Amino acid sequence: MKTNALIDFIQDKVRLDAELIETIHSVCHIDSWKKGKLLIRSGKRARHVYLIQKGSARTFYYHDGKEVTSWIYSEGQLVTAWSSFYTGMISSENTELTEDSTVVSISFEQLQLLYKNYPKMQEFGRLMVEEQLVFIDYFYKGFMFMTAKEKYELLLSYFPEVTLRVNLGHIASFLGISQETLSRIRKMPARK
Amino acid sequence: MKTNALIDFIQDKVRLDAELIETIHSVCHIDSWKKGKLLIRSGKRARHVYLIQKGSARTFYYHDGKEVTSWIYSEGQLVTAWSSFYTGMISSENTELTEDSTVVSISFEQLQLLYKNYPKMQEFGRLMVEEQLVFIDYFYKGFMFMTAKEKYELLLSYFPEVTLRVNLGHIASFLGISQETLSRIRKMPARK
DNA sequence: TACTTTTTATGATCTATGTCAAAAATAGAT
DNA sequence: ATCTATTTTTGACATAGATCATAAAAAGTA
Repeated sequence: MKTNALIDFIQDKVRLDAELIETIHSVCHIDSWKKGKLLIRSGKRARHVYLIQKGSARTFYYHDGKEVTSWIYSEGQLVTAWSSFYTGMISSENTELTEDSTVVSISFEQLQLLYKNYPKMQEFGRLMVEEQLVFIDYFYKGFMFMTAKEKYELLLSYFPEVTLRVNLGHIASFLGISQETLSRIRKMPARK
Repeated sequence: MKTNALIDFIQDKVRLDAELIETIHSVCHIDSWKKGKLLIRSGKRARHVYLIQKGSARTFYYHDGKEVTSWIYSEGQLVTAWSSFYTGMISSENTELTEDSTVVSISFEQLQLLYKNYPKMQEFGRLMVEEQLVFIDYFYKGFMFMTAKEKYELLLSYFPEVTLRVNLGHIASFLGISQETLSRIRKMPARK
């Protein structure tokens, strides 16, 4: 039976039969790209969602002329400019690979077809977004009252490797702190 | 044909036939409660989702012994302690009415049954969460780099009446700023 | 109307983190 | 290996907003 990281990801939430697996297979693509590859550009619609099979990525936008990382992603996670993907409006974010990576992609249209034709996929769609919401909510809510150091440690606990592999500046802007402050935090003795 | 605010809310996303409307009707309740009524208590599971037909509500938790408002809700919006509702884990948040209110409620179990038996409802469930995600993402992302005043003005532009009706302290903690700072902001000349 | 409680305002500090500038370290390229 | 560009570190200084303390105002209550 055929498989790939995306199918594993879906099966983590709902059970798929052989026919549906075959169908998903036929509508998604696997590609390898170099670090720095822009999967989605701001000003365009996000027409695909990507699952990172190997490597890492980030979404970012510009604020006062400076890049701000809005989220980081690693192996086994779905990436796209979500608000554009869901609403169909143009994206205010860019999505970029932060390492040489292998990703599985599926288009918005194909995903909608799967939702329409397979109740299991509709259910998967709901469960996936529910999970995203809970996670995002947890993170941002935490960030609200944490010191720079606490935020950094929260991130480290959730994305230990990526946090260390990705540029300091990207991580700093994701945490909403300056590069200099993060550099100083890293020099401090760990754990308060 | 029977109707209520919850059914209107659902029909805003998907078309319902008469039989499904009747079914939804039979599984939800309409109640009126006084200001201060706790719909969900932290430490318990959030077993219902509520639609505010009239009035307003907020979710809050405790941080360093102080109440922190995590979100405010007004007429036409769904309220619950979402992460508990979705995951089934106990809630870290309380949900409280901030004015005398009328709310429509439906239980988690009934909602799951609707999802299971009606593809339209499964689709509604997905679309509703997608919308929530986009909105929350927009807000928190904005908050990250805004000054206290900018955050307050963003909130005002989205929830003009509630922001003024609800306690200053609730609003301040929602914005992640101190009560004193918000009081000072309100005294400043508007719009930068 | 008087009394109590809750909410909002104001003044005086204090501090974490931002900003600017420049050096040091690291990674890439030829 | 050498040169160049990028990333990270370090220092000096500035500031938004926190905290603490108290007063004023508003809302409930009898």
